[in-house]
Amino acid sequence: MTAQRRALIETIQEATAHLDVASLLMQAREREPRINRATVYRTVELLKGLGMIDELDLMHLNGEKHYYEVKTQQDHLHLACFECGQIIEFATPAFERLKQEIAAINQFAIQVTRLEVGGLCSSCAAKKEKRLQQEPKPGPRG
Amino acid sequence: MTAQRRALIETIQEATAHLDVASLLMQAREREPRINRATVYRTVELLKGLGMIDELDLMHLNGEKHYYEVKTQQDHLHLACFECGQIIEFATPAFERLKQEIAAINQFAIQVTRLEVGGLCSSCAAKKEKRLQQEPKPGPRG
DNA sequence: CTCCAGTTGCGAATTAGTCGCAACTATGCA
DNA sequence: TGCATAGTTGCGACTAATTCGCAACTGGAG
Repeated sequence: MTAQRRALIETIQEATAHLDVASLLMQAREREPRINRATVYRTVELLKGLGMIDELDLMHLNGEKHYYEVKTQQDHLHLACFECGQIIEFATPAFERLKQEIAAINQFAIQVTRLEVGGLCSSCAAKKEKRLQQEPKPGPRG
Repeated sequence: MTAQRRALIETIQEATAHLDVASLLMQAREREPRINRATVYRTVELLKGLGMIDELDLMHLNGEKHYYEVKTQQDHLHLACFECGQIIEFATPAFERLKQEIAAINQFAIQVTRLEVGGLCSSCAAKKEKRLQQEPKPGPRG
């Protein structure tokens, strides 16, 4: 257990938002300045393998980077709004049941699951609805 | 509708495996040699927006690339075996119900969903089981 | 046949992630 | 308390995936 790993683990655990490698590096450097980008990649890979963190894509709303969060007892899924970029987390027993069904029917030993949903959050859907009512004819020419 | 787009759409529709951009480009070039890599990226982005294809990561088993497949009526999920790399597709009404629950509870207008599961397929899990029985002491030195 | 909005090819730029290797350090042990 | 060393790190160059600007091209409407 090195100072670098400690700093990275603490940073992920105490993070309030989903962190990509770049922000994880910046924030971890506030605790321990001697951290290199490569170490972040290696540590994140390690923690994934140990099942301590989960990797997310968040529907690639902001480029191709990956995000990391501590793995909790109950898996949750991520709803990403294509309009405002908001990320909503959501957990439900139905998801746990689905996982059990997947494992049972396919005889598959599940280690990680990643369920991401893209669409419009309620307020963005409402805004879009309103816009359509106001301009009923977007038509062939804008 | 250009020749390039036609070739790309046909290639995806008739594909038997999940295609990444590189293989999509190669296969589409057999129909229409004048296709550029950038066009593949742009077309894939277009088709995603139109809801004609889905984008997959397949748990990044083979690097960071993305895979594409035609969107079918019923969403299916992908099981990726970390050991042998096999991809299993699976659809179940439980997934459709889960999606409805997600949409209802969060008032979220779902446009795409991506459920990927990583773990061990039945045969790889069996092999691993066997290996553990034969070498009960992997111990500190391999 | 002409026109032009939209599409494409090209090649360079950007971004995310990986690698090899020498230097360093946490930890177990004398 | 110091030594040995397995494992970790920093560095910087590298690879792979993707994006971009712009000039040339083209499908299809008129």
